[in-house]
Amino acid sequence: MALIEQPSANRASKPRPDDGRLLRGKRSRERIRKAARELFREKGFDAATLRAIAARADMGASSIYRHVQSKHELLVLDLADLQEEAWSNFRQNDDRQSDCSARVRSFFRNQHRLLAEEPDLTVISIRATTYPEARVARRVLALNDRTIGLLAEILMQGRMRRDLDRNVDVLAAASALFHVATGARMSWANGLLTEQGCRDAIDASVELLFVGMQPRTDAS
Amino acid sequence: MALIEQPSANRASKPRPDDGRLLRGKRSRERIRKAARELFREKGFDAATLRAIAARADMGASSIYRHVQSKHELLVLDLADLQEEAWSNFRQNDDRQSDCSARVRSFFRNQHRLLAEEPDLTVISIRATTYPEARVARRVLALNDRTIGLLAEILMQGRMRRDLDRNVDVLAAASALFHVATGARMSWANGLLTEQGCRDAIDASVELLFVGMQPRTDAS
DNA sequence: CGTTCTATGCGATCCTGTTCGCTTAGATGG
DNA sequence: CCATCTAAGCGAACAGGATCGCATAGAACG
Repeated sequence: MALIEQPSANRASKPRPDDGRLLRGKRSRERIRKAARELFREKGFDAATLRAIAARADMGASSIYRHVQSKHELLVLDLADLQEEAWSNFRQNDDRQSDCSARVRSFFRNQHRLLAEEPDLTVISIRATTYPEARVARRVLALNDRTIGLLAEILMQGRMRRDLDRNVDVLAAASALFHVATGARMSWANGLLTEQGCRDAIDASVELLFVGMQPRTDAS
Repeated sequence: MALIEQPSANRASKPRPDDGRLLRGKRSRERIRKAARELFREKGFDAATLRAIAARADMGASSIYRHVQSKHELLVLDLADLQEEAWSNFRQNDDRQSDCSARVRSFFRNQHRLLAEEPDLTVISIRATTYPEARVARRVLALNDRTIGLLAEILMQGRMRRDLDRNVDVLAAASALFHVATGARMSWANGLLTEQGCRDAIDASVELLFVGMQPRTDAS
């Protein structure tokens, strides 16, 4: 459990960036991640055997576990990268002055464009959260929270600009947006929606969350 | 793949309810499901070994696969039962004259009460949908669709009563409601929300979907 | 009764993620 | 140079879900 309790005293294990062993380890990690990523893309997560990954990374299968806690983690690491990329893409094209719901839609489209290239990312990261005891589950949830946080930020700005009602609980709204998008992506992953259909469904849900379902006095 | 292509001609295999073999099979199926259900409750899905289930059902492990396509299916069968129960409970206490959002909330509370007793049901059924090629995935999605359909029905009635705006896409709204609830339950399953917190989160999301986020002219 | 067909059952086996105990290689300290 | 420590690596083994080929029992049919 507790890999390193405490360095017992001031035996302070300095990281020492020139340690040959650590460098080797780092290079191995890179090889593993590269191999995994390639094989995931080629065959999909489930068909990409750990032994195959290990072979391509030129090492024994069990050695992988020196660097990674589970196969899921290999994918979740990519998810983290990709999210980072999606966020930075979004920020670059983001116009903070534009309409709040437009920004949210742009956010999701951005994310979706990247996810669409690697369908396993969505599906497997969700699968990972169905192993609640596992470390990876927490990590995925943390990533989700960051996404939700970003959405909340957008909403918050919208609320300040009076695009949104001032009583809206932005965090609840953000997580609702997130879950709705995730749900649509699951349908897509299961072949119930085309990619376009998935995007449309997300857009529709966003729209819905913005305007609500109750009758409105002003005619549409 | 194709288990039974076609009875080749009019060799019409009548079901014959008095076939001793079929009866035996039926009894076995019952034993398996009972054993599975018990062990799932006792140890949880992941810790309940197929071999253990088989032992309790008093048969070889491989025999189980004569009656079931995968371990997931054993759980999903229960999910189907439970949903049926939740729906009938809901219908009994449902007042079709009452407010639409109240009905939706009552629907979810009903469902949640049953799910809370068997936490694996939510989690594992979601996991099952992360194996898109598998039969079980489709089945879970079909169950979800039924739930969504029921929600849509409630919304439809609300729309007729003018509780909802007449332009609302009830199906989109229903699936949004569903996904939001599922998301909250996943947080609960992962220990991020207490059971009460989960219920509250669902209520809040329902509320949000009803009123929307845009500023409203009439003061709250 | 004998033949054939099929639903059910079983043990052996496979596959794959993961763990274990041991070894190796490089660092550290004397 | 030697003792010691530790990150990294390895092959063997384990565990658990699933598959395979064969066996059995009951039905159908002549």
